[in-house]
Amino acid sequence: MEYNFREIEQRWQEFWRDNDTYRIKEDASKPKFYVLDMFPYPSGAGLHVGHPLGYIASDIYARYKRLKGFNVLHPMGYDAYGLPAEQYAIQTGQHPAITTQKNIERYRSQLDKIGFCFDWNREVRTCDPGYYRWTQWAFEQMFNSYYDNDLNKAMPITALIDKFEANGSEGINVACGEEMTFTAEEWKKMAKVEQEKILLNYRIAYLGDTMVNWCPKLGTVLANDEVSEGVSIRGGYPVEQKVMRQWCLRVSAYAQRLLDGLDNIDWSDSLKETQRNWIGRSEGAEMQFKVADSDVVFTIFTTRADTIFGVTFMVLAPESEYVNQVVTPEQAEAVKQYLDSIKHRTERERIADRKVTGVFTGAYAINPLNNKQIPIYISDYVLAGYGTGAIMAVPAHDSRDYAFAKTFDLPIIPLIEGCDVSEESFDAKEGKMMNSEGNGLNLNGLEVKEAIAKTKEFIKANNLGKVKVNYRLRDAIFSRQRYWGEPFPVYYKDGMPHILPDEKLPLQLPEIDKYLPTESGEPPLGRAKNWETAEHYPLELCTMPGFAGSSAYYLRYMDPHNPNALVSKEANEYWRNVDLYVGGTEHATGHLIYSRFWNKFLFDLGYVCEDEPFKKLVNQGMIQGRSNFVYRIKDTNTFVSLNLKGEYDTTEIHVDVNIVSNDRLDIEAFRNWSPEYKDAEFILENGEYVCGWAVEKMSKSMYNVVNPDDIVERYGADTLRLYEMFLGPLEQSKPWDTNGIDGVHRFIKKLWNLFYDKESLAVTDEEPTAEELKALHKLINKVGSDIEHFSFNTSVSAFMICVNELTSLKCRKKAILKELAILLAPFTPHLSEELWSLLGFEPSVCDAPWPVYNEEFTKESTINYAISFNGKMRFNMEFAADAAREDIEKAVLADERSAKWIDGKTPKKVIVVPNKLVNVVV
RNA sequence: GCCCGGAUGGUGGAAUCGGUAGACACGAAGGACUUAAAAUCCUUUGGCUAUAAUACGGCUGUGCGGGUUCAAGUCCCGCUCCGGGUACCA
Repeated sequence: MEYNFREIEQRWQEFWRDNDTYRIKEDASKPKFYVLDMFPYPSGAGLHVGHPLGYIASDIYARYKRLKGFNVLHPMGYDAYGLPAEQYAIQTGQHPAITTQKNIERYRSQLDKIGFCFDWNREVRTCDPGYYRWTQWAFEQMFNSYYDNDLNKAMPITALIDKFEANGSEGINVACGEEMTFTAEEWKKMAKVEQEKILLNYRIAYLGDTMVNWCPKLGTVLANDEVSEGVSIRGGYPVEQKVMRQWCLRVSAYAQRLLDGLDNIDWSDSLKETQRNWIGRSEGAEMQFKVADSDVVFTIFTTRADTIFGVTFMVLAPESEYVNQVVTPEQAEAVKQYLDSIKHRTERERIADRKVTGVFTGAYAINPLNNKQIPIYISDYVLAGYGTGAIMAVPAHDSRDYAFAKTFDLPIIPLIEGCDVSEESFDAKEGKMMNSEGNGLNLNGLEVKEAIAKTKEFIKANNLGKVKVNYRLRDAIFSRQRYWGEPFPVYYKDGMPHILPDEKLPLQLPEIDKYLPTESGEPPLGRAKNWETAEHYPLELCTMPGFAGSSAYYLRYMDPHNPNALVSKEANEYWRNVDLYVGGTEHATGHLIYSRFWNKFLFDLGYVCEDEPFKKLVNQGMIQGRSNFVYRIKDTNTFVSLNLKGEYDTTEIHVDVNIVSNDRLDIEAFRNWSPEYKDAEFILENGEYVCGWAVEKMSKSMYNVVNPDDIVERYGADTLRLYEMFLGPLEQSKPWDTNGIDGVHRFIKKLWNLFYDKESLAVTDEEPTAEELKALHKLINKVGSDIEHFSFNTSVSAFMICVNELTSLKCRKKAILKELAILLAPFTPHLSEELWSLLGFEPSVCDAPWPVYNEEFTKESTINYAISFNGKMRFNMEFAADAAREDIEKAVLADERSAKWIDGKTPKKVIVVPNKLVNVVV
């Protein structure tokens, strides 16, 4: 019988669906295991062959764990809100909900064809009101909370109000926007609106005026992780800096916990490192500088307190609040001109031409350690958003300050013995200090590290400043001036935001006529009719960003239909957190930070029982495209084969990889591909047209997109699954190359032929031989440990080796084949089900017990030793597995082949590596 | 610039602790079966090279240059190139 994958796969997919094989319930009698994939954004292009890579890997793992006796939660859903659907809506007027629904259906049918064990009963969609009700709920919780730095956790805002009532701002240590001081009396006397305004300064979800990334082309603000190199990640449009009033999440309050948490989770080092850099902890000091002839005192942040004697100027960020306080009348005009000139530069321009620019304020600061007056400048190389927006410049030991000093001809004072600052600054934190003495502090002769510590002590003791830890991590901007996202459950009364009462939730996304901003520049929701409460208070016009819906979806899968809570306590305590999360690294500084923050916040309030959401994380590599080229001779319609093109003047043209096989062009298909090539002529080599190739991003415009549906159609889902794993290590990026898929397909056919001899099932009940058991148990051992280590490519090889051995042993024994079917079940579930039932077992193989490895069967009686002389391998010898070391040594030296290599000398040493080799040192 | 990865045949990739480099595949070449093709099976396949023949022969070989070691793809030092992240973060 032929291996008919179409019939087999369809039949078992129906069986699984009809029997709810993958429906999972909480079951206290079994250990739980939660395997999660990063849910996809359902884009219009559908899945290409790269998308399922991670899903296949996690599916293998999930199925393996199930076979090992775990109750495995393996859900899937859709990250359904997002810009592309909305951009499409703007162009076509098509409601994003409709396109999204269509795309989801397409995704679903593509996913179904691959045979995943998802529990679709638990599907979530972020755009579903039953789902985003809980996104809105979480926002409400954040609005009603503040972060207590002493307790190191989020607390209800009512606890803060109690403190204000009792002692005002006295003695509070909480995360906030700006430091505020008021007494209990003052607090009580304030109008309600006044109090609300103050509370906004402390809420974890707060409305704040912050410098944002404004993207005029998209008409929205973007979070830091949505911007790269001055352009938006989606669309690549320029982004400018602008102060706007926006919803923000106080992620920064969690900076230290997000950092510390990394030590207790099993993620790759590189990913942890990326998050550490993104959080960007830096220990330093804040110091106060007085402005000469003025009452103004300003604060700077530095990690190099030791370089205080090398300060030759100060720099303020252009947006710094100090600017207006210090500028002298003489310099006012120059400063104004400078500020105007940089306002019009986009972020991108600023980065592109990294020119040193700046202007003198006319004012001088006084160095508290030597009383010297130093000029104060304004420059855009100092950022308003980091530290205090003001720095002390030490040109000798900071390259940016150095560039500025050279441009504005300011003095450079070296502070480290032996350093040469004539050409560039000396930035390293090493060496002995010099030129560093004044006002009771002497750092000369100290190592840099000692000097930093000593200076910190000194400024603390003398009230010149304080030790301070800064983080690069900013609060997340949470508003988007867009339509296709979760509406905020917020209305405004007297200009202050309030949360809608519970019975009004979820606040559903309204219909609008056009998906564009209003005439007056309001976000699209400004077009919605009656977008207000019953009392005619206006509702928030912004919607939430993409990461809102994806931050807690893994919790919803635990209890997806619960109308009363994001997740019930029981469900949460059973599933706890994700044991294995599989997804790409591109979310390192976005989703994976926000999710951790969101989870920690819910943990603080007692809604979830684990502090970290994802215990182990595996990053699958990107599947790149492998493009093919044909070479057209200029100004003709003649194409020349790759190795002959040197003789002609040619243009390289992308050709659809689906009409190329093994880099040989299907000429007929090419002529039909486009009318332009209908009459194409070819110059062939050896009767074939050979295409060139290159590795590029998989994209339509490169004609290198391979659709998994086509592969399934041609080879079957099991072959696709196996081949995706066989392609290389999971974590590694690699190009998709359909050449080679025949190898795995052949393997499956070989396996099939162990069951079928021509037309009849040829399985026997004979007892397996030692040799057969050995082949099987080697495989059990290998596949088990490979799956545990996510080394799926080598397990596929192991299967091939085993089946080759069994084929040459002509082994058709049920006892062996049964176990083989189970071992293969995670990889080729359809085939395994089929084989399992062919052997006469009841379905489903999904619930069979994973075979137990027995070492006895794989033990060798003799072991082949490599014999080497001075490390050079020369010949092999067989020894009994339990041969004594001395006997092996003696036998090697006595062997006639050794004489040649020993060459009459006395061996200095003989090294015996058990079970491997013997090395004789002559 | 900084941080993190990586480099192994014509190709994808194996090599758990430093211990016979190239497993397993693809491709290629040759052969069997076939009227033919497809499918299937068998042999060879890193490079150079020896011998009249036989071969279980020799040399060389994991980006480059050094080093440690009885032994290095693997460890150390210095480079080159490629990929990813990040970027005036004081």
